[in-house]
Amino acid sequence: MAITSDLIRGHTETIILAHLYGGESYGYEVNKSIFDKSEGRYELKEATLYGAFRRLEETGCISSFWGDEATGARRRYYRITDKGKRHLRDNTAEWGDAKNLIDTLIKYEEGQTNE
Amino acid sequence: MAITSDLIRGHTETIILAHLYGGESYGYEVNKSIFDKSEGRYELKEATLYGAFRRLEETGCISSFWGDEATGARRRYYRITDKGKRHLRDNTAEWGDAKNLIDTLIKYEEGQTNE
DNA sequence: TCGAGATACCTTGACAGGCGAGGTATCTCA
DNA sequence: TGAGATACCTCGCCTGTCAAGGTATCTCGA
Repeated sequence: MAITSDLIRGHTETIILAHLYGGESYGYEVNKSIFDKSEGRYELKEATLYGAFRRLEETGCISSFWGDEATGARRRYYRITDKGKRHLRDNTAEWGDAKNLIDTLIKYEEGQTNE
Repeated sequence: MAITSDLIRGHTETIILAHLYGGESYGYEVNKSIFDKSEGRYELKEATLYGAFRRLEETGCISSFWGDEATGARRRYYRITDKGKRHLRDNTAEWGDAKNLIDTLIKYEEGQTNE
C-alpha cells in the first residue's frame, strides 16, 4: 500500500459519510467497499473505522441500529443523517480548496538547480 | 482560514522541502512565503514548523547553518540535500496518487436520495 | 526615550486521530 | 474438527499539531 495514512488523515469521516450517502451499511461492508473502490491501495484499519463511527454518531452525523440477521454474525447498521449530509457537502467543498492549496504549496521547478 | 490542519497534515514536510528546492531559506521566511503563496488561507504554526525542520534534519533531508547577519535577529538557514530532493519527488508522486484515491473514495451521487 | 510591533529563534505539554494488538462470537466448508 | 471468513469491539501507544510560553534584536512613532 503506497498511501501513507497521514495523507488520508482527516478524510476518514468524509469517506465513511460518502459511502453511507449511497444507503445504510455496516462496518465490515464499509471497510470492504473502501478496499474495493481503492483497488486494494487503501484499507481502513478497524480501530480507525470504529473510532470514526463513534465520533460521527456522537456528533449526530450518523445514526445506528442493530440489524435483525436471522443467521450469521450480528451487524450494526449506520445511516447518514441530514446533519451528516451537510457535513459531507462541507467536507467535499473543503477538500476541493485544500487540494488546490496543497498543489500550490508543493509546486517546485523540475530540473532547477541551486548550488 | 478555511483549511483545517488535518487536511494539510502529512504535507508539512513536503511543503517545506518544495520551498527549499528554490534555494536556501530560514524559518521565518519559509513561513511567510507559505502564507503568501496560500494568499492568507493557510499559515503554519511555529511549533509545527520547527518540529518539521528538526525531523527533516534528523533524517538528513535538509542541513542547517547559522547566517552571519551583521544586524537584526540571527537566522538559521536551511538547505535541501540530495536525499531531501529525492524525498520531495517521492512525496509529490505520492500526493498525486493520494489525490486520485481520495477523489474516488469521497465521491457520492448529488441529489441521490435513499430513504 | 519609551514602548509597540516586527523580525527571528526555540521548547513544553496537551490533544486527537490512527493503529497494532488483543479480544469476542457466529457461520461455512473441507 | 479446525481453519477462515464474517462481524463486532477496546486498550494503549505513537506521532504531528498547536496553544502558550519564552528569548533577543531592530525600527519607528509619539
